[in-house]
Amino acid sequence: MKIILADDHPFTLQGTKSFVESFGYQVLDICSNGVAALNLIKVHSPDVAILDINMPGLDGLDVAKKVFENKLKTKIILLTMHKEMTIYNKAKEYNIYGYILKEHAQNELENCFLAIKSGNCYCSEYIQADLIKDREKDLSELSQLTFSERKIITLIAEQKTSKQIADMLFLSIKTVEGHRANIIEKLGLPKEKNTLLVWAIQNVNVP
Amino acid sequence: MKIILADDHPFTLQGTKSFVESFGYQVLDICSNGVAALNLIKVHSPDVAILDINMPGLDGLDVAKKVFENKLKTKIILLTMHKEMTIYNKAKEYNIYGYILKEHAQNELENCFLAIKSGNCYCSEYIQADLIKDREKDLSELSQLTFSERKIITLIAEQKTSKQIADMLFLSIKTVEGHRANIIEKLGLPKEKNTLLVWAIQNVNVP
DNA sequence: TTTCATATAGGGGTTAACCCTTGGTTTTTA
DNA sequence: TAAAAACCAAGGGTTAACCCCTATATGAAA
Repeated sequence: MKIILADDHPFTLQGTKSFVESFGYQVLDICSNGVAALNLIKVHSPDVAILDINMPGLDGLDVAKKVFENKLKTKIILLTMHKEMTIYNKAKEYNIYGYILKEHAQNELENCFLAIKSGNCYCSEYIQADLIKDREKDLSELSQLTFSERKIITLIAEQKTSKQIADMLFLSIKTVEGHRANIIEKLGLPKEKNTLLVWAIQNVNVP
Repeated sequence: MKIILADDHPFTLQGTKSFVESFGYQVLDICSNGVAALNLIKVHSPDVAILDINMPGLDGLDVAKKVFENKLKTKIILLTMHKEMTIYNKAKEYNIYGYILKEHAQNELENCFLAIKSGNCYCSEYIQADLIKDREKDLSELSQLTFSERKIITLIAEQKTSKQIADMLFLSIKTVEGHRANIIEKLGLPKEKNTLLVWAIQNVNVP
């Protein structure tokens, strides 16, 4: 299995190379930017290209796109620092074979290689865990709330206080507080001070 | 010359090790976080510690501060991804011997070692070149905050309470509350209950 | 028919985030 | 050298969000 690497940080590039070679694979060539990576892919036709996402000029995702559009057979593995869902979604379009977080690289890279050798894709389990969480959140967490509860959490996301919500909906503050308690209970939120406000801001899209 | 390394990304850690060893220096030990780094420094008393700035828990700068305060003789080299002037300025206080951008690591690390061996400090020329340029610009909301204030608002964005922040930074709650008040003042936030929390969640990207 | 979920509402308590004011120390800057 | 930031710290106060428990009315499901 022939492999090329691209990363703009020499240390990381060297480290990735060491790891890949320690797994017994051959690193054909390395480079430090997206344009060079694309050239290496065209020249060498490697089996796998491991690309950093953040590079000057063409980034890893751009290269993946080009490879996909030109129907090159090189399989792309992307390395990233943070869990970025938008990138993951784009990655799916470009038929990317692996998506790995640098923080957990040592554990994940070998599994990724094994998956690729048997023709499968590999996605960081840390990312997958978040993906599933996001799904459930959108599909069930919000919809398991009653109509009143959803109305209230929308207003909470708009930073309305219980008093303001009570006035707007012609209810007692105590009723609103009761709904808040039920929402927290249903969503299984941690018992912290502004647990509902934080959840609402992060999970309810305000129009 | 005995050296220890700290970086939370396995690839980078391994790569740094390879580079350092390729220059003929001995890497005594490596670790992946600031607390471990501080322990290694206390145990081994290495000549040089090369620390990543971004690490969970104690970051590279925190470790440098501790080393400086405890009058340990280990010389600190900081690695960073971006040119952060505020960090550079702090670094000067803590008597840091080297300050290197990961992007240009290969060219700069060896020069840095040479400087240290002859008792001098070394600062990335890329950083020096931009020192003057970046002085007056970038008056974004976040950058008008002081170093302490930015540290605190980052923790607020992570939903830490003032008590927790105080414990983490070894401060009094009242001090943290004072900083909160100053941040609210500087940013001109509305006088509402969780005004800072809301702003932090929406405007501070937590790593 | 009874249980359940929902919506409503109250009493009473704790806590964290904000408000105001006042200090002292250090560092930077004018 | 004096003024201005920044930092650290404290006392004392208000309030909103949470905690606990209770209670009533309603309609739907078991």
